[in-house]
Amino acid sequence: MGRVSQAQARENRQRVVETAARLFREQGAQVSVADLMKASGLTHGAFYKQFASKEALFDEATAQAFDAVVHGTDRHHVPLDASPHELIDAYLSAEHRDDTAEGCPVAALAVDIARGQGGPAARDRFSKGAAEFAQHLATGENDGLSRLSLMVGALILSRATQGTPISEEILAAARAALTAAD
Amino acid sequence: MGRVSQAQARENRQRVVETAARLFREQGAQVSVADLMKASGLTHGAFYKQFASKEALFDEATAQAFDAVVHGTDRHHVPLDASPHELIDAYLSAEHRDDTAEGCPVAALAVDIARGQGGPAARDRFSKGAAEFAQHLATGENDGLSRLSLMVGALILSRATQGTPISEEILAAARAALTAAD
DNA sequence: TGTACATCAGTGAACGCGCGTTCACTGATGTAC
DNA sequence: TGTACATCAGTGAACGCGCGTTCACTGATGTAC
Repeated sequence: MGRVSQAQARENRQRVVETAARLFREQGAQVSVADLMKASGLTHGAFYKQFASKEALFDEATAQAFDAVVHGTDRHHVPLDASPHELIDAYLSAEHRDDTAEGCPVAALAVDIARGQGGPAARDRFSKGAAEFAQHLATGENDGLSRLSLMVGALILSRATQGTPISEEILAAARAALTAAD
Repeated sequence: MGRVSQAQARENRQRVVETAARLFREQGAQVSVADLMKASGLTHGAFYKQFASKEALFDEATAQAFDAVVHGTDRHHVPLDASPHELIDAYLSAEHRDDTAEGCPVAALAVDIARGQGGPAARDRFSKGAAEFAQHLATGENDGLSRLSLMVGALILSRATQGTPISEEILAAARAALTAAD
């Protein structure tokens, strides 16, 4: 294949970023460049025509994952415009637990970010995204940070215990705790 | 160096498991066998005299990390015999946040376990450890699962946002939420 | 208790493999006239 | 509008490197007598 139109190139680049936003959430920063490119329908040699490094892509993919939440592009797991009750039920659902790839980037990327994956841009975007989400969860007497912690913690633990009874119990307990406070 | 006494060999093996329990918590399952052995003061060739595979070590290290909590071997972050209030303050402290290596294995290993690192033994030990910790956190009207989720979520998020103001705010908000319920 | 020898924990070099990254090449696209 | 050519996104092979794992070797330990 020879040169490709500028529009096609931009489209290809965007597809790689979106694929990365899904695969990094699902499998972490250790996904290989070759896998990323294959999943985007390209050969891995093309990668460096579009990105300076794998870390640069991680930074962009982190931003993409958060932007997808705000714009509602991802499946349906974090419906920011729904009622608080609906948001909580969707967030703490088995569907969300089973779809890390298109799920909440705060829960999916927290440990990679904590371990220093990505550059400062990724860290900043993560903190900003977490703060915004917390603000969205705030109620009169609660600034949202403890509600965010509970929701993210429950989602992560339900994923880690998937296949055992306590996976569902964790989601139910968190739902109960959040709706009791209403 | 030639052969080493059985007692010395057992001691060396145990040291590798303890090193792995720290490094896997701190950096995840991707720590290399060579790094693990170097940090244990051995050459990497000796590894397979003691362990069947890196995955087998991950399983043992997971168990070791949980056992260290129960036996109080790790620094001081999860003092199970303290009062509920003291336990919460120690768990949600900056010291605990800054010492993943010897900190709570539920918070440190959840994402690695969720992503399928380690074998069934690691998954089972993790679920059992999480359930036991939740039971320890239970109060009259709460089975402990939502309190565990809140504590683990807050710790993970405070680590991911370290260096920004909300890292401390998350810990404080979670402390407040947990002590308000008393 | 002393001696002869088999055992095996640890060493260090090597294995094949996949990683992130680079590069010569291709040929359709974009542009200058 | 048509032609000539420079551009550059994508290809596929290659780079050095570190990974998990294997192996021939060493020599102190453990054991049989």
